[in-house]
Amino acid sequence: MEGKNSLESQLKAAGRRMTPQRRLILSILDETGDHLDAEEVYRRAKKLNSKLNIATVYRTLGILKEMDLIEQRYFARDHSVEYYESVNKGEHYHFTCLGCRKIIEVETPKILQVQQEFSALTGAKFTHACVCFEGYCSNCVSEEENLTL
Amino acid sequence: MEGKNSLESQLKAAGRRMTPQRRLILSILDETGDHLDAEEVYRRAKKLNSKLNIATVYRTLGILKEMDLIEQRYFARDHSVEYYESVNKGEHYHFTCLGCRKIIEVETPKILQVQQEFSALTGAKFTHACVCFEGYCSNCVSEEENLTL
DNA sequence: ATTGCAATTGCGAATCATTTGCAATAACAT
DNA sequence: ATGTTATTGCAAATGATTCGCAATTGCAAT
Repeated sequence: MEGKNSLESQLKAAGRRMTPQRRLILSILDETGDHLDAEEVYRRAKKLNSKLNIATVYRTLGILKEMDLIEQRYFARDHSVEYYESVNKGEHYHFTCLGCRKIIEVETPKILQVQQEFSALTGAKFTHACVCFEGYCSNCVSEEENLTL
Repeated sequence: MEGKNSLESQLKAAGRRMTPQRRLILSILDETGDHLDAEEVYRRAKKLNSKLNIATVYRTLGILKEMDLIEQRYFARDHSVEYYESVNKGEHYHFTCLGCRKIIEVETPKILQVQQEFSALTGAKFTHACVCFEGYCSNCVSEEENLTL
């Protein structure tokens, strides 16, 4: 478990600087358990630094993404729901209930298996898999049936 | 295999009308083997009807999506590459090579298995899975290694 | 065939998220 | 302490998508 020192040196290694703005944005991403989009990161950060500009948030998120410190994830099929999360959360996928909007984490080794099989077969190398599921959770299935019948 | 009659009646059943513009857009979607985004549909359709407006394309695509006649798919992780395809293409996923931009179709039953397992476990019902892979194809792996080393 | 009404179109303007240019500021290697 | 250069804040630009509205047109009923 490495602290901000390592992050700062990672930034420097990439020819970048550590600034109060970046520290602030990073602390928000680190400490939240929620799923934040750029706007929400901005909203929260602005409370602590009212001068902060949203362009800085976008730029910072872009840099972190480029450095593979965060990932951009999507929940919904139409990708209308988007957020950033720290990469060290581990492999997991999301099921979004169209009824109650609840998000359920899906754990499975099968996605990785697909990648391994495909790699073995074709020699390709995966850098990323984007997976999101939609449907109705057990609570909402019955309601949805009422609607569609 | 049903022709435009069935489509037209589907439209009518939804309280909608068949128009030359819609017929045009539909024929483009039906006949192409390519992956088209809204802009490209517009570009092609405009050649045949120069009066056509892009708002009409967006509206038509929206209606077709709503009627589950087409699906919006995404290729790239950042969802920058998007296209529409007819739903009756069957289950398949895409691997995008970041080197040469080639798109390779990935066939696997495992994604469906994940859904079945999750359904069995939680009682949820899936309506959709959005899956896209990124990486380097066998031809590009070596080049990419040169870059990152 | 004609008519009437509601759905649809084309147009331009509005919107929304994201990006960019630039001058001022600030980080950090020396 | 200083100079170089990355970064910031701001405002304006962008690009994709949506919207309001008046004119048009599909189509069901006559």
